[in-house]
Amino acid sequence: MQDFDAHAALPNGSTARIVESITEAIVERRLMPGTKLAEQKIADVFKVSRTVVRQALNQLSRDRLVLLEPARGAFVAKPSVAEAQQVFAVRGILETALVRQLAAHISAAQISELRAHLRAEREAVKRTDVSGRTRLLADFHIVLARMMGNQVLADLLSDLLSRSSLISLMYQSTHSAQHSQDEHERIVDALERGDAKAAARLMSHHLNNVEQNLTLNPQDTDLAAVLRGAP
Amino acid sequence: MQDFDAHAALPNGSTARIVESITEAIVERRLMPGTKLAEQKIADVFKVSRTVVRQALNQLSRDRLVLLEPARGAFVAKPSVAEAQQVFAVRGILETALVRQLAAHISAAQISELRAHLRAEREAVKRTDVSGRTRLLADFHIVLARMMGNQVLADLLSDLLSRSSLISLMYQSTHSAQHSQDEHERIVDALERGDAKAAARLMSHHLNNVEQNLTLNPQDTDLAAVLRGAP
DNA sequence: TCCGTTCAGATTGTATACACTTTATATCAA
DNA sequence: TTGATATAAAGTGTATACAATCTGAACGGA
Repeated sequence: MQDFDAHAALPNGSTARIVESITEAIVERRLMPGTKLAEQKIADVFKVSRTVVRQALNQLSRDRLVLLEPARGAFVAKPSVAEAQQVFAVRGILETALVRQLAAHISAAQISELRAHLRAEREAVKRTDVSGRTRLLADFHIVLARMMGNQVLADLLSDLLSRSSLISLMYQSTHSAQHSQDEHERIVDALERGDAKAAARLMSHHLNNVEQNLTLNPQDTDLAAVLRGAP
Repeated sequence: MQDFDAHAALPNGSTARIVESITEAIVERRLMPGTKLAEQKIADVFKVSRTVVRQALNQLSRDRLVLLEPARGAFVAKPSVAEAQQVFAVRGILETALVRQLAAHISAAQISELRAHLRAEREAVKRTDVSGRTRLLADFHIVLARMMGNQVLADLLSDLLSRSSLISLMYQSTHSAQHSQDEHERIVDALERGDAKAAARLMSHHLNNVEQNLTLNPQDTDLAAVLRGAP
């Protein structure tokens, strides 16, 4: 429902549709990292010419969801461990500042909106709607960003969140949805109390928890080590 | 010397060249905000086809340096007052956190590099090399970002800085280059002392000063008010 | 004079065509 | 069987062609 690509410029609909479809497919892990995205095949699927597909792939590469290798083609990105850590570091900076400022200015109506969102999260977690809950848990952060009334910040965080989605499906997160949901609840509690410090601390811990529960095992990506370990 | 577009993806050189040229022209204010960028004319200048030019314009629109209006064409962006404030707000968040963390980890070699940069700034200011000093004063912030060793952060700040350049040339900055340069010196002093708090405070004030000295007069952009005021 | 309409020129959006690079297969020598 | 080389198929990079849309000036009526 929420478009991840909130700053989607104002392209001609055709290319926007393709960008959205591919983004969705990646985030819902129907397209695995490393998968080749051949222009002609995509063009056939959407019944358009390669021209339009190329525009879409270019946009996706700017979002870092696909990697464009010159003369070789487009592939679903495989964010490195280092990149994953950097993305979470930047999110930590932005989102702690975000909730810290938000705690001071937030309105009753906005608290209500957040509570409604939390309700939706709870229900999705309860009925183990994997696809829905993943999206809702990510959208929580976007809703917060939008509440700041800073479009630039919201756009930046949208980008970082799609990248985070790709990262957490690549490095099989073991952080339970239930746990994330609980942490979201507590962040909203702090916002409602106007407790900026607590909100910032809770957000920081939340992001750390998510990051720590990724299986960021550098040795696993080191082929030599893998082979030495399983002869 | 520094490319503003540090995350330039890995395009085929042709389009990258055009992106860089146009970015440079905008930042050096040879292309004023609102100027139309006709595809065929640009194609003629660079001796390529419109296909390549369109790719370049698409990239520039993602950087928010040009605005793409469907079926109408590409124009040099005219960032609104609200957007200007939002960009500076995000820079404030990112850059204060940046120097705060940097103060703890910075090495002697990095301090030397910053000192060398400050020397270059001073000389450019002294000999009133407008184009050079503008670039050096912006690069100072990029150098800091690079030192964090966080490429994601550095790329984000690169984008925000090109947008800032566009903003400060649109809203005629009255903040003297000399004043900015002084503030840079004091930030490095704080970093050298390892004084994180001071570094963050100085950076915050620096950005506030730059922003406050923009002629962000909302009423000036309201045509009716302008006409009523000068009958 | 002012305003809306019409039509030609110019410009963008998309499709197609072609050259060049990469990739995969087949062939042959060791 | 292994490894290297040649060749064909497939795919990308760029240019060109054509359709759709916009811009602006000429025109005509109020």
